[in-house]
Amino acid sequence: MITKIRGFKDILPGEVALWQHIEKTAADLFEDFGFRQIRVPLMERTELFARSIGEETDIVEKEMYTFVDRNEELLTLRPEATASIVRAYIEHKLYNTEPVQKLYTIGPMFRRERPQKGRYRQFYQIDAEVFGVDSPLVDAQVIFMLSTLFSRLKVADIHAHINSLGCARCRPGFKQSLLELLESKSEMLCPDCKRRSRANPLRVLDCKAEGCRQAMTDAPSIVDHLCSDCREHFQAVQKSLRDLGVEFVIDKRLVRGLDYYTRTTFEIQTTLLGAQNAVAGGGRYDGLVKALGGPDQPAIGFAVGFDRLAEVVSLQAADFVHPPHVFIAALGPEAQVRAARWVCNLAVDGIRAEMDFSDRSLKSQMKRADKSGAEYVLIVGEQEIAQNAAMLRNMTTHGQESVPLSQLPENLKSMIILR
RNA sequence: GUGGGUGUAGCUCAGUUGGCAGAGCACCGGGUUGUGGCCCCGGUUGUCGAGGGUUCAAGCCCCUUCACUCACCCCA
Repeated sequence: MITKIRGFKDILPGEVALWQHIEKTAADLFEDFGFRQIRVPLMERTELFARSIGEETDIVEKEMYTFVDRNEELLTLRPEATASIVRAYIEHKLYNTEPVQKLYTIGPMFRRERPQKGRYRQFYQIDAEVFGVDSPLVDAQVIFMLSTLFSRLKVADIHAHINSLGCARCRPGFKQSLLELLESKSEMLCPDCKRRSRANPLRVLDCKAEGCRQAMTDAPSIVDHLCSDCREHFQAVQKSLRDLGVEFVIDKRLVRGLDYYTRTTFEIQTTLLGAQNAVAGGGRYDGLVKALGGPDQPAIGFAVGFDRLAEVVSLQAADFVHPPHVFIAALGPEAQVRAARWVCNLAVDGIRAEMDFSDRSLKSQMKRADKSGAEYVLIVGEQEIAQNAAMLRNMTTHGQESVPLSQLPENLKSMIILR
């Protein structure tokens, strides 16, 4: 047997209905907020991700699906969507017609990590980005939109965490004082954090090891080191969130793993997913557009982990099955032929009709009809054909009535549509 | 990449000290002519994850390997 590759998954028909429901809810909501859908390639030049996500990050260093194309170009299956959207924004000069662009996209991403609950090597994200606005009101609006998405999907157990990472002016100073502290306490740190001290010092703040926690008790807080602009910005985000009635907590340990983030970062967490508690995350990335060769435009965006969201939403156990409107039990070759024709006639008018092509006993066809969940069963056999009238049985009321064959399937359509 | 757990029927799982591979559910058929659900009767379903070893004999013991899963790292 040939099986799917590790960390990949099939989304079976029963699940697809749920996925479409989530997709539609998100798309409708985002469109109401003025976002427009963009579709970008699944593959890009490796350089795009290396430059935007950061050469030193785990994603770029060891988690990307990268290969050499026949013309010796290095290509990568996208590990996230933001870089591609920024590339498209620049490449098509979208800022020329309208600098403020609100874009969203939905699709698969690829990261070669060890799979676990809520984490796949091909995973799906709903991604939204706003270009060209640096107002803190937009930060709050984006978080509000995200929290509305969760309430529309009836996901209760979620918490918004926010933080600020400062900007190119104030972050270096903070990083420096943090580095000095890490240097002085380096013997207390776990091996991972000794490594992190170099690669990503902010991460040490988030370590769970006892020694590291102690070493970090008097660590400087990013929020205290923000420059006045960043501090005002962060204050304004909080004020606006309160205005909008969005509950949140300030999480000083919320340090995102991608290099491009500046100022506001946020995450939506849930306790329903085990260790993978983040179901959405994002933040501001004011320097990225320029760094990738575009104009100096600010931007903010987020990604929703679709697989994780689907898992949480499915816990609310909605019923997404679509039973046929009518099941046709056809007995004998002549009835089978007619039934097959009706099924097609009904389908083009949007009425789902199902039949049993094996011409089995009425009893077994009734069993199948029952299992299909169809409300009506149309029974057609030699007798009915001889009498020019089929039996229409209502499976819930158990009532049966005779329907002249000459009026089928038009009659059936009106009867089913009426009820 | 590191560590733990689990692999037996379509699904959920039993399987004793090594001795003919099992149950429930599902599926199929029947319970007097062509009427579903509930009930009753009967039937089908297996590379015991794969490969090797020990043994008269392996689902069970040993080695190797793969997959799934949870956690770490990291992240949506």
